[in-house]
Amino acid sequence: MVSVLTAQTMHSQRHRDPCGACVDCEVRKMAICAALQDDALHALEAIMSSRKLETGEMLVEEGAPKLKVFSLTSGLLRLFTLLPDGRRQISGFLYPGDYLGLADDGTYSQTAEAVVPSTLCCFSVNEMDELMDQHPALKDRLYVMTREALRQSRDNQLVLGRLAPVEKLASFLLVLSAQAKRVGHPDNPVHLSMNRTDIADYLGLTIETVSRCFTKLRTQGLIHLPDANTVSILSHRSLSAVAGTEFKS
Amino acid sequence: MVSVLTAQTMHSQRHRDPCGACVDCEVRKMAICAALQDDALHALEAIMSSRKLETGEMLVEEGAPKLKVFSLTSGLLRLFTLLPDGRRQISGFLYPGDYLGLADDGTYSQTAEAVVPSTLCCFSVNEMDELMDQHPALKDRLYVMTREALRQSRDNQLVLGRLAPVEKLASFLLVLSAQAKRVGHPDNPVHLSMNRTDIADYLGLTIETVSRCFTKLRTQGLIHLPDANTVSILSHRSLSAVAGTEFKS
DNA sequence: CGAATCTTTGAAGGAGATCAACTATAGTGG
DNA sequence: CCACTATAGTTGATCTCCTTCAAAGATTCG
Repeated sequence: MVSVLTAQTMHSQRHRDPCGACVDCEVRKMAICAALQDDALHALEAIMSSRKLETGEMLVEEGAPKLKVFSLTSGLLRLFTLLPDGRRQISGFLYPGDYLGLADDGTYSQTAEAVVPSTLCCFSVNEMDELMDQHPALKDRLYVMTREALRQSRDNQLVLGRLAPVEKLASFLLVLSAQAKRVGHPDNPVHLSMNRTDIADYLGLTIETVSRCFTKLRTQGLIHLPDANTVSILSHRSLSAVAGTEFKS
Repeated sequence: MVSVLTAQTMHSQRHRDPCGACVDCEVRKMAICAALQDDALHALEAIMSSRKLETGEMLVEEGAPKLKVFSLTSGLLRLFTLLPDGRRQISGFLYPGDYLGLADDGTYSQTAEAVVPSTLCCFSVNEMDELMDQHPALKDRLYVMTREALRQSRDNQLVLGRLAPVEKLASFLLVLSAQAKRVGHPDNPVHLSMNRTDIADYLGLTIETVSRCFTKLRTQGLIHLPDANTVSILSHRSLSAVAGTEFKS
């Protein structure tokens, strides 16, 4: 996807030379740039730079001044908060097309790290603010994405507060599957890019409980696990029943 | 506050006659109308009607088409989602100055009910949308409030996913206290408008556990309970320590 | 191949849920 | 005014499920 880049192992590559034109972008129809007219898109492209992250690399840290905002083009990020004693809550994962900085005013309210090697479009907040003044459609688009993020966060509150462990995992797998489809990946053998610790910290469980829930779903014949990071959904219907909540997919 | 209204026992009163001018409004500086110029404020006032709710009354229901949006002027609302089997997750409470409809596109994503008798400013979505096109400051204000709501929802995810019951309750009481101060109410003897079931469904606990946590905090000398709905915070510092998370108040 | 990391599984313990009873408070009607 | 009822909150006992602690596979990477 980023043909001009040399070695993927280089740290924090950043350059003004955009990684191919926006018109060729794989997430063109989902990201912030969706539903923008050509002039707005070109203006956006003009202030854009690109960036690569490798696994585990931190992009922004909670509390730091918000100087840049990002649009994820490939890979996966986790967004989380840490408690003083080390407990971690992942509030969500960012998929290609998602935007980083929706919730933040002035400072980042959460830390973001790459779960897998990722590529992003990178914007200066000041330039983005200017652009939003010139192109209201851009601001509207961000607002729509923020509302969507809010609904998602509230859905997560339901999952965290009222679902039993197996229900949590079942609903997580269904959301992952729907998400994969949205990005154009296969939605049935779902690939888990994140490890058990990430899943546990997202669902408010321990890794042991997550593992046991996988085993339980497998034993009940609802899923198949060719390997630890691949989940084949054998009965979408039954899995939905376990999740307890019918999700709009 | 609403002098022209007759009996509070009337159901769902609604009338175009605004409940006093916006300039006299108690939440003028916090609600959607904060930071609006006079012309925008008057335009907002022109399309506003008012509404009263009594305890337990439903304002909007999850899934219903979003035709109206609201600004709470007094009272308290709960926002929640129900599971098919009756489990309930309250994602948040709306206090005076808060806006209902931030997260929703087309249909309401959650149900809203009055916890205590409440009064609201009521707007047609269509008229509000028109007004936002004419007054960008209005749209910006809503966007700011949406970002704030998103941060709050993510904070709640941390509470739900990673705090122990006592920690949950302690943090809840601190947030309530800070909220009361913000609205201009006394922040130390905190008055609990909601009952134990509401608190339980907000914190992802049972009412028995909530009650036991109250007792535990009382036994440890951190709070005093003159009656079940009044909490006197004896040691703000210790309570914060129990909450485990330093909240920006 | 061997070290490190990740995942799974087992055993034990504890914390919160459940079930049940009791208390307190408010509202009702005699 | 006072029983009577209904509702809300507290407390106790038990049980279940999740966590914790521990160890054994499995996979990856040098």
